[in-house]
Amino acid sequence: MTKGTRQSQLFTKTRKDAPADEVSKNAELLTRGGFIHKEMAGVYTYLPLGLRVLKKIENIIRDEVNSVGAQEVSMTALQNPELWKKTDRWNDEVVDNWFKTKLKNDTELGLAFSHEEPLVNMLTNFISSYKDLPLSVYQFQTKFRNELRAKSGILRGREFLMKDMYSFNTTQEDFDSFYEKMKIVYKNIFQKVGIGHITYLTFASGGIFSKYSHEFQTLTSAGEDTIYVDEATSIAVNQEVFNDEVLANLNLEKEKLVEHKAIEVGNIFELKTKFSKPFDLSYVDEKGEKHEVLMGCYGIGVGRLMGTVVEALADDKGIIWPESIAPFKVHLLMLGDDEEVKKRADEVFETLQKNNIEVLFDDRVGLSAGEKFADADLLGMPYRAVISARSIKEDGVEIKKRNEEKGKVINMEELLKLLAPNH
RNA sequence: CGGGAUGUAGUAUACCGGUAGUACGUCUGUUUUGGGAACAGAUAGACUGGGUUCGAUUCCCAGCAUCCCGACCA
Repeated sequence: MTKGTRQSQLFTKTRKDAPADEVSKNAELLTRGGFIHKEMAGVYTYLPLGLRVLKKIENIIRDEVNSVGAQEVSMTALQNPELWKKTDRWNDEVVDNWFKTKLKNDTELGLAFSHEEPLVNMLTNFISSYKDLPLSVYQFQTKFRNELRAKSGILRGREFLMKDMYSFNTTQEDFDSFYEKMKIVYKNIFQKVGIGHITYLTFASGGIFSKYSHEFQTLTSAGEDTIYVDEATSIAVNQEVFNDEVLANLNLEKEKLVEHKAIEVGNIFELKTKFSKPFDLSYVDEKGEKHEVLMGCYGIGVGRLMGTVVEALADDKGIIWPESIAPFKVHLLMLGDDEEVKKRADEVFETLQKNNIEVLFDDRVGLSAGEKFADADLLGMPYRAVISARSIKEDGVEIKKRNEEKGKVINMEELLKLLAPNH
């Protein structure tokens, strides 16, 4: 990613008014700031600023899942129905949110809503021995879901970027231990993205093979789910499985649980042999005996995660990005456009870039100070640095955190120290 | 998919069976410059199709789009 961008060169613009057809906070702020553009209901383009955020979240996830040895691929969005027929998931009665399309010769195709079938089918080419396992594979891929009702801006779209990952193990013990590792990986991801303090491992209905699935739910009023949080243990229970039996099972006391609205930012669950069986994904062990591979699945909606951060952390002036995923670390504002201010601001812009500090430079001329401040608040970079006649008089740069009321003037050396990467 | 609502400029709105006005925004220029500045000029609009009518943005029907509630979310 480029280190510095001049705002005068950025083709997107901020807007004072939210579009009439957006109600959710994330869509309103992201649209006003020029992070996203709505193509149609539930379908959004990511603009330069928004894409930087998305890529940063992607990289945080990538680093974390790489740490458990997962290997990245990029599978196709176009899907072969034959594979999905093997699991009966081409059936509209079973899966009702396919986007189905056709080749010119009328051959049916699907636009992927998930990737279990093609991945498992592909891996039968590569897995045959216990020596080939364990394995975990992931990708960042656009998913298409023909939702009956898209809503809440980028929290629930018809086309969205998802990190989906699948694990392959020989024994239940191996699977269990990997699954536990993934819980920690997920915890780390949400921590790094900046919502760890309001994100809870949540027990939810387990589907077919395990008693529970595990969701990662982030507290926000924009959430679609209701969860019951136990602060002491930092775990939660989804309303869908909230009953006495489950609570007893999890050793939770009903009186201590607090009800919250939350949004599901990730989920992990066990698949056992649901997909390995129909595709005959198997391996032979040391004795030459054949077994089906045990699978697990791990998802994170990347765009949804971005929207969740906006929902959870914004204030009435705009977005507040955590440093880890902010498009730029600092928003440098040039107030006034006399030669001295221009020269000084340019110097600071260059110096920050040379020191590997990501900077958005508001070098636009003719705007009032108020407009620039308002834009800086809306766009939500973690730091705001101001160059003006006033700061020059005090021989420094005025620096302020997005969430602070008042800034202070510091010299260049202190500024570089404050903004140094990995600090 | 069930229910509800709304479609006039980017936003908010006004009037009207005789082809639309205001404000904000946006753009250009000038003057400004520490919390969305002033002046001047400019820009831009009736969702689509059908019907009724001499004439429809206005009335009727259909479609489409968007939002909200619910269901769904493998």
